[in-house]
Amino acid sequence: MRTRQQAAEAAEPAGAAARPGLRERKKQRTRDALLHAALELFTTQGYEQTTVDEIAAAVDVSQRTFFRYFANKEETTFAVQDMVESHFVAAVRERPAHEAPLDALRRALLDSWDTLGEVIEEVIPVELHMRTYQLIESTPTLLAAHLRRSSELEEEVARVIAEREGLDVDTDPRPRVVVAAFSGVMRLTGRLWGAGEDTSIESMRRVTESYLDQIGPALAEDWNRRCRGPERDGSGVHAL
Amino acid sequence: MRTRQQAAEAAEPAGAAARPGLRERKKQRTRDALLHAALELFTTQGYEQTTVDEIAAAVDVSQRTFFRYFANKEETTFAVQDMVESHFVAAVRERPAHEAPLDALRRALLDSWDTLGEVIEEVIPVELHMRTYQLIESTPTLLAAHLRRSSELEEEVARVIAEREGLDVDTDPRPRVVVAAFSGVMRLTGRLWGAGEDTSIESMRRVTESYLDQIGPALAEDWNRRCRGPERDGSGVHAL
DNA sequence: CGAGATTATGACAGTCACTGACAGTTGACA
DNA sequence: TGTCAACTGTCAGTGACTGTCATAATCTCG
Repeated sequence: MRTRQQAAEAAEPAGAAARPGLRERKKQRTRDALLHAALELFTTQGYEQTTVDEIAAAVDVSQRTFFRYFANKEETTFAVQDMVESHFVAAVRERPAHEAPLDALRRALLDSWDTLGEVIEEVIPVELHMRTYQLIESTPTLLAAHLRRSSELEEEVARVIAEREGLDVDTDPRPRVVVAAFSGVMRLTGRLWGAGEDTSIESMRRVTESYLDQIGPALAEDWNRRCRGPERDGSGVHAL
Repeated sequence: MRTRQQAAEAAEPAGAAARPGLRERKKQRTRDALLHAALELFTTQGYEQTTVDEIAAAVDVSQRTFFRYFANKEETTFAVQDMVESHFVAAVRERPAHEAPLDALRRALLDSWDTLGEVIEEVIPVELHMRTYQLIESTPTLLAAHLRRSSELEEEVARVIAEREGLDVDTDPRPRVVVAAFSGVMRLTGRLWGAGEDTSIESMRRVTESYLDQIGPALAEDWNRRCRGPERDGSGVHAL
């Protein structure tokens, strides 16, 4: 029930790009319907409280069919997250090589958020995705899954960073270390944002920026004294 | 089948400290037996491949009884991990107030590992615990659970750090940020150690130290320039 | 257009983690 | 020794998955 298959159906005769057959379109429609129904049910009545049977029933397919589209309940929750993540990785890849790694990560993140809305809207309403994110943060099972996925993303990003800098991830620890530190802070902001009231992307951006700014000062020797020294403050951000 | 209840039973008449009744001892014995059997089965045939029925059968109790001792399969896997973590938190609490936060965390970690063996050995053989840790790292479900638990630990540690520094976690982002960065790197080392060959605590210590040493350089502006400062070399543990 | 090859789907059976309810045992304690 | 409370086993039930097989819907090609 979203833009994708509508556009696809409409553009079928015209566009030279893609014109999937009826079968494909039907499948896509079923998948979208399942996804939409699942997220809607999860966010309204809770993840654990929603059974797969319910989701299947809402779309009027058998339970077995649900499992043909999604390996498990969890997977539906992260379908959109997947897109968001590749969007971010792509943004990292596009950063000019001269930027310092931490800086590149930061900018890539903020950049990718500029166009986040459109990416999400391709599949589901942004607002539903935001609710889903909060659901993830507040549901132990989902949070666990999310963290594991994040650690995989970390590895991928570390490789991208290593490539940028012409290093070997297995030889030089720095790519993984920056990414680990960066990700640690990102997860932190994700948690805080999820716990807060304001569910806008704008709010998330503000929280993130201010926390990233704290990496330098936080790692500094002495918190009481004003931080000195250049390398101490990775990327020279002292704010707050 | 370990030291705890043996000691308890033996010391029963003498020690003024504790002399649990028969009932208590029996319970403890059952729990230990279940824990031991579970870990042994998990590490030999795999977590997913081991059913709760098998574990219960190995100890000759009903499945229902297993679930009276452990809320779920997962929980058995983290029983020892729990102790290790509180041991670490305790170590952080004991660090002198004048140490810089990141430094205190690092020292607490290494300190706590000095006595890690004894702590673990109270419940199960260290070697079994090491195998368990590798199992966690290599089993998606368990890894996810582990990461979630770690994030809870993070929050706890952040509060300890905040207290040390006389700050409010909800006002000053720095406690959470250091801990986030630190934890990010720790998780990284955990992963690398788990993937490696050497399963000794010593090896883990080496990997950890060298990676922690890289936080500063990794966050620095420019990786191409030689980073100054001692923390550069990281004791040459670059392999895999 | 129609027959046969593909492929999605439904119906059914089965496993496994987990939970609630109830009854039978067993250690605790007067 | 007998009563009470805590443990435990048995049984039944739910919900997430998985394998299998028959059916029905597309697709392909003559």
